[in-house]
Amino acid sequence: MAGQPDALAHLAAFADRRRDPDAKKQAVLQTAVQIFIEKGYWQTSLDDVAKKLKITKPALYYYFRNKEEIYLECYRRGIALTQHSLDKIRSHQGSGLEKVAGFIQTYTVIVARDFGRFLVRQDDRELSPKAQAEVRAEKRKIDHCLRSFIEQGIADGSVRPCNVRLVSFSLAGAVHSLATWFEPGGALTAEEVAAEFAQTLTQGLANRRSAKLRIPDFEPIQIPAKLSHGEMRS
Amino acid sequence: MAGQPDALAHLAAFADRRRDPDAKKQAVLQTAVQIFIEKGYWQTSLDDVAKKLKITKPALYYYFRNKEEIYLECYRRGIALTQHSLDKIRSHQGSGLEKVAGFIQTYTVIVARDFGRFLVRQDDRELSPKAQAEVRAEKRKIDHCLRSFIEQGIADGSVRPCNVRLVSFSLAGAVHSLATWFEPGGALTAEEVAAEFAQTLTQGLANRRSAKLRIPDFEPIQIPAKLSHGEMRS
Amino acid sequence: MAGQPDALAHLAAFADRRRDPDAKKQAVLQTAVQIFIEKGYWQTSLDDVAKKLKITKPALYYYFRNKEEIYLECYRRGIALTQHSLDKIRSHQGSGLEKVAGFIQTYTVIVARDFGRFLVRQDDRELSPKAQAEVRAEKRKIDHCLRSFIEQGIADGSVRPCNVRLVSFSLAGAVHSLATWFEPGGALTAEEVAAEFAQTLTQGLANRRSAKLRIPDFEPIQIPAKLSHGEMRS
Amino acid sequence: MAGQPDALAHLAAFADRRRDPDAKKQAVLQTAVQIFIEKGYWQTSLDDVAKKLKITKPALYYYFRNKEEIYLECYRRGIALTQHSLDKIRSHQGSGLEKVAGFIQTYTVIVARDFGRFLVRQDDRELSPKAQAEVRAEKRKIDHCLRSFIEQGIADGSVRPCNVRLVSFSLAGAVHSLATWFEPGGALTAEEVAAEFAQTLTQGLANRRSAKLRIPDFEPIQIPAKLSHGEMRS
DNA sequence: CATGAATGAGAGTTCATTCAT
DNA sequence: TATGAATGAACTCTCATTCAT
Repeated sequence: MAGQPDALAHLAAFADRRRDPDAKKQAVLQTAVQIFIEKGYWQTSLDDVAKKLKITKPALYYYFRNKEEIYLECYRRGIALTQHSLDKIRSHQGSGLEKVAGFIQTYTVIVARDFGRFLVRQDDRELSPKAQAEVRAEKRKIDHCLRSFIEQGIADGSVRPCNVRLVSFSLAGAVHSLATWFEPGGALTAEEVAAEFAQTLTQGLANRRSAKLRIPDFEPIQIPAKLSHGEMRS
Repeated sequence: MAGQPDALAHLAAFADRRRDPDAKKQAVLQTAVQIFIEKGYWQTSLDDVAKKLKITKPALYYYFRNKEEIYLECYRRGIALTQHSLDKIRSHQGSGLEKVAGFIQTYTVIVARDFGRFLVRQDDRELSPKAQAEVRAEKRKIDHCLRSFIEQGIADGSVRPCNVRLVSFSLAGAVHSLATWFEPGGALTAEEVAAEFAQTLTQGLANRRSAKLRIPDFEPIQIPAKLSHGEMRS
Repeated sequence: MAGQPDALAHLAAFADRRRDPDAKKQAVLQTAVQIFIEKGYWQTSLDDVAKKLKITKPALYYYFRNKEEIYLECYRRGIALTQHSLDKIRSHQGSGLEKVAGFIQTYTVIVARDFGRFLVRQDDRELSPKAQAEVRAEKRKIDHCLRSFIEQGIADGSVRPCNVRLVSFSLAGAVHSLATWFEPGGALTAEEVAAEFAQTLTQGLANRRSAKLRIPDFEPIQIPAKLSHGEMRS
Repeated sequence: MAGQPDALAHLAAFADRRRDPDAKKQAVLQTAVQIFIEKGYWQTSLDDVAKKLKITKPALYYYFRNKEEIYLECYRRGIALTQHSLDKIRSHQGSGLEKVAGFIQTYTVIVARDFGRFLVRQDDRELSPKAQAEVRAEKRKIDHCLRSFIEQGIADGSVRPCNVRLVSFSLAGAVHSLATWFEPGGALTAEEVAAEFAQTLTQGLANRRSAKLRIPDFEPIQIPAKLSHGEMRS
């Protein structure tokens, strides 16, 4: 339901002087990521971000060391969101195939939303080597997670034997392509697309004997309020 | 075999004053696209390109009107390459599934190479509206082509009934993700990866009865020497 | 007396960080117009202007959108100056001939000074079409004003019947030529030249019976401190 | 009648390889001066000139050392044209007032044409000091010539006593203003305007007793075919 | 004679970033 | 805390000018 957090709500964060600084950081990120998605990171100037927030450019420097840190923080939020969801699926009791389906569904929803979209569209080449290393490690974790689901599926017979690495890659790639394509506010909601994706992509994966797949309902993801520098869920 | 054209060969194009100007244009594009891939378009300055070619920056303006035209021309080359290959597959006699497999294989090889990679990684949002329109029309053609293969497959029974739009999207997405991931000079050649991709991705698509798929051998793509303004194969 | 505002006074405007921004805008214009007059607009680089103000080039962009806006603003100032003076003469009670004389005198002084000089020497072809339209409309107003004075003079018998359009044109042309010729700091002050111009040019215009013309004393023009975008006296 | 030399005629000069080089120089100047007038010297690139002549940029360097020399040569042509006409008037037998009228008429026609217009509109500040000196000396001669006519008029009683310097300046200024204003191909021909100017401007100058002025008919000026480097009529 | 190709110098402009307040 | 002002570094692009052919 909640879906995209309201941009206006974020502007409000800057309305009062005294106010939760974390909320303001949030607001900056939320605004930034939307412009990044709309125009691309390099074509977005800090002035663009500041103007939309109705603050001044130097004010941004109070919350972030520089432009790259905003970029990185958006990236981190995207990753954290994903990790969050994966935790739920990991702990779910069910067949490997179910978990794979859950992964696809959850991940799709994330990728259709702001931070996930940014995560997937914006290349991590553009980060500094240090930041890149950090981010890639996290991305790899996500990939490994999906692979483990597939492997579990092969082990428990719900998934047809296959080249795990390649399949994992293909599934993720299919979902990623959504980031370019999906337009929020279009005919289908993110959840609807996600459900269809989960169905379709797992079809080819399922072992013949398996009946129609029941995808467990992983509730929608909440954006964690805080995520201070350096710290990151793993 | 040939694979990536040798960068040094292109440097040579500028060795003599008087020489095939098309070769020089080629050389600029080839060099530019490599740097674009390496560092991203926005982080690449024309000085970077010029320096690598051992010419001066304004010399580039002798061959291209501006930076965006270089960008666009790289894009066009990527698209033309793809269209080229699709033509071969379209005219191939075989089941829909075979064509899909052919598409995946061919497209994968292209996406693992310079211009294809650029095409897939660089967002077309960044082009001017006019250029964007041109490019998107071509991209849509490619997508439609893949869909028609799938539909043919469903019609001839080689492909399991499915949501064509979604499947087409997923297949393309899977291949695209390769652009980020594939490192030329790595353990696997582009062709090897392509073959594996074609096998794996079509597995889930094939109708049960179908025996192991025989993927026809579509010979490697040649980069067409010239590709003058405006002209483009469709 | 005051006459040309002191360039050094303007440099002072940038001495302090925090200071009347309008004063700084003023200072930029004053400095720019002087260099424009000295070397011509096209041979003047923004670096020239900045250097003379002892600031850096991009600082100029804090006050003006681009070079043309500086140009245009100088133009506007020249026009506003003229309009200002004309208002006084329009409201003056006296014969048409007296008003013509007043026009010549006042206009001459303006044309001998910075902004007026710039206005007259620099071609408005060089402005963007939009700016050109704006500026030409104002110029036409000035021309019409002079014509109305002449017509009044003919009506009240102080001016000999003549081709109004041509005479108006010639008078203005005569004054304009001063912009090229007059060197501030030369033997004659602008006011002296102006008085002589007013006498000489009206001599041929006066009806025979009229005794020696008494030119009313229109006090020297003050440069209005502010002249914000878009606003302009008419 | 002849009026503006035909631009197409000049293009023809470059049609054949072997051909009068002076004719080609002519053609360059004629074309250049037209573009200069249309867009201004600084906004005109040598490419513009070359393109209009359907030759290449470096070819211009065969005929002229650099851009400034083209500029200067246009200037020289304008001056030579004027000098040419003045010679005729100087040798004319008649009152001073008649000569003044003749000056105005002749000069007006010149100023309404290409080279004269350029001469008057384009500032000589833009020339190198050396060229400036040359040109200004010539301009001064023209001014002196007009003054001598006025003085002769005062001496022979045809002109009312006046401040010669100022009147001479005003007359010239009035004519100059035409350069900005006159549009060839408009309602009035240059000759018509010239006649009217001569009438109007001398009216105020004439002594009362003088009857309607008869302006002698100085035939239209021919553009001298050749005018090689450095040489100039005085 | 003329051209295609290339260059060097410089222009205007943008923008992340930093002070001083 | 937040801002107005300013900067430095970079970038794209233009253009007069010059070779080599």
